[in-house]
Amino acid sequence: MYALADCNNFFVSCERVFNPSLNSLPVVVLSNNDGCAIARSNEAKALGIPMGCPAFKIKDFPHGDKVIMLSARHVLYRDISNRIMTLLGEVAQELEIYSVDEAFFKVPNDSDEHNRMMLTKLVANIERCVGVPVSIGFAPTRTLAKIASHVAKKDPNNKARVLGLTTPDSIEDVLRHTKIDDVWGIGRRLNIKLLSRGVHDAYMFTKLPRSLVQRIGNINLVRTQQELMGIDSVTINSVDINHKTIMNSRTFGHVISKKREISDAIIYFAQACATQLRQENSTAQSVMVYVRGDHFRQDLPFYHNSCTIRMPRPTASAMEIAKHALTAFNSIFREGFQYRKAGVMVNEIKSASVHQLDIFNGQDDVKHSRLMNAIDEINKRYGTKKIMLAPTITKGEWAPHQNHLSGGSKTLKFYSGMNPQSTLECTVAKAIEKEEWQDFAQDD
DNA sequence: TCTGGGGTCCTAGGACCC
DNA sequence: TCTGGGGTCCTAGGACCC
Repeated sequence: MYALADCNNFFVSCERVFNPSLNSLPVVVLSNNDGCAIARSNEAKALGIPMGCPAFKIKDFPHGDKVIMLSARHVLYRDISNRIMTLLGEVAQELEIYSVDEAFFKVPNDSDEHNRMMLTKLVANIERCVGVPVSIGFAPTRTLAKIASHVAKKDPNNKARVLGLTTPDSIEDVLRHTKIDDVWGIGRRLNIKLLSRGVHDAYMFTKLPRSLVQRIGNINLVRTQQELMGIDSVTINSVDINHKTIMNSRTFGHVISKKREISDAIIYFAQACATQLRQENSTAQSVMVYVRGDHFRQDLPFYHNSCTIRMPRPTASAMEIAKHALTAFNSIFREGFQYRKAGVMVNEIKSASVHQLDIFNGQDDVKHSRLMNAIDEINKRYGTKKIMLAPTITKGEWAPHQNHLSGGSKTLKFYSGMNPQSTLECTVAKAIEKEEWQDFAQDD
């Protein structure tokens, strides 16, 4: 039997932990760049504001001017998430952290009553210790557990916010009332395809022949159908934190045409990818850079392009990765276009322990590795991003907007002090500049 | 004026091989 | 003139997730 614990309106709930005056008010948390709503309080949902709604359209909803908009602070949310996962881990078997606000775990095939009591206590404990409301559903498969937690969250009469779907009758009843696109694994496209065949709810979907399901979607859709029928068919690789790709990208605060400003951003992204690689004790062998214009601006010519470079050896050095990322960037940058977004992705990621030192470049490797370790140590001791590659020390033109950071308690300031936007003032980069940076900073 | 970021998996089709 | 069949690998693009 699987359970899914799901935090309600997670980012908004986190903001409310530190600012209870937001309780019972319509609140949304905005994406990077203050672009669109990525979390909504129940009050904001009740006003009809959809997920992903652009921030500038919110005021046009009835009572939309009352909505409180907040810039996202992911460092804060990650910290609260860790606390919740720790509490879950204390009682849950085989915890699988699926996302920042969701985790699956196993519950015994005991009586429903026993599980319900145990999970109700867990929900209350998380609310008491962390202050974030959580819903839990349990069922024979993860997909059904997800539906159960969703129903538990929405039902105002379910004060415990715990629901078990364990009997064929209860499962059928809920599936008949579950819209097809509310099923985990069925998105916009598959919803259209299924609706066109007259499939409106999850129960009807379970009745389709398997061959047809395979034709409409792919093997994943077949798995989803089996899950709804109670057959365990999907797995979560949350245990495997070894990423296959690591990406860092941003939409800029406004369009940019200057090459230097975009290359500064590229270096920043490359550096962030390298830091994450080192945190995961892994290396990457290839790096991809992409740039794109603003597809909402009909008045500007649109250009987008990407370039992948296979590096001579696997590395987690910020300087190595930034060097190759700049080469890739130089090959795709075109003068005369306005750019709105850029990013760096590293691929072919392997564990650093299996990485063999290149016989000809061993000395460089050791030098880089020691330098990077020193940087990680200093950043760990004195705060993130205290040491950075030289071009990214000052806040660039490319920095996204973040105009709705809320002030408040001291705790809040402590957290926002960890925000990348406010810690770029340090100037310790000279050491790096002397050591290595000049080798390739001269290109541009 | 203003529309996010970071992932995974699957499939079709091309290139290439024997 | 006639020009196979089967396999692998890679990549781009599509679909999904939070």
